[in-house]
Amino acid sequence: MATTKHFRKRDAILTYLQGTNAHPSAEMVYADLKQQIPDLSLGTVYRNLNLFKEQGLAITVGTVKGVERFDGNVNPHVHFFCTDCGAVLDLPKMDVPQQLVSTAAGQIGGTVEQCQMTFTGLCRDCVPAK
Amino acid sequence: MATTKHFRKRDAILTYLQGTNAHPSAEMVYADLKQQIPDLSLGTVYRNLNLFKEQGLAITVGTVKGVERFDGNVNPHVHFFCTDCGAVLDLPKMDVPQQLVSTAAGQIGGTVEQCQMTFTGLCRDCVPAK
DNA sequence: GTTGTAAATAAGAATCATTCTCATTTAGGA
DNA sequence: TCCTAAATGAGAATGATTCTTATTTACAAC
Repeated sequence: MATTKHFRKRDAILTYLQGTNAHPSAEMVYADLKQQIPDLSLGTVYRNLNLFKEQGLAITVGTVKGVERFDGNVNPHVHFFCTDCGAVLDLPKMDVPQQLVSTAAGQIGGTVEQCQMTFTGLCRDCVPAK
Repeated sequence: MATTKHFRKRDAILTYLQGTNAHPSAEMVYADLKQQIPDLSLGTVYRNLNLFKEQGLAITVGTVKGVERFDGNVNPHVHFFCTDCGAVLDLPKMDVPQQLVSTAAGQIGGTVEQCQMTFTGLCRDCVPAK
């Protein structure tokens, strides 16, 4: 039995992150979880999100308006950033061509650990009405 | 008043950005240009880099260690971030599949303005010696 | 040349996301 | 119960970026 107690905030943060597709910022995670866990601290959210990154349980998908966004889905996939509302969406039907990864590694001559593909623009809700 | 535009720091910043492939941060631009233009101010560098972004003359390629990196090459191309030394490299031999851009736009239902493809890992110089 | 003025800038203050410090709490074993 | 290492809360510190304001510049009209 590794971890089971109520007070394990780390588990709550990971569960939350894995259960959302909102690609939240640390502040978003904090604001939502704070309602269930009133004595949660923002520092704990940051600390654990960074820990998850080190452990390979989470990634950062980039920054939107200066704020870093996290993702509990560590499989390579494609993202869309809305520059207006700040939404980060998955593009699940698009694959990152795996061949590109090995090509990249060859060109760099180093190690390639992650591949991100990101589109930027206006989402459906933010496009000016016609 | 015969001489003109000694004082055009904006031009110097743009020329610098277009003449480097280092994908510099604002601080890097400032540090380098400061040697030729001693009275350059860091605020001016930030202000103009953001202006170039609005004008489509530059893009940000992402953040490395919390610092935003700029690129005067606005054509879609692929980047590699070294998580150790912080270098940002071009992968010029790799193309961003244009078909993916239209596929993305269709899935999003909005407008797609930019496409970034980024690899992360250790560059040749930062890979531990064998 | 002088004046007017709008854009560009320098300098430094302000902002704000993120990290750090440290005292306290907790879990779980001895 | 006692001990120890990990986890946390609270708030201070850091640092990149933005903002404010007074000054400077270019340029046009006079």
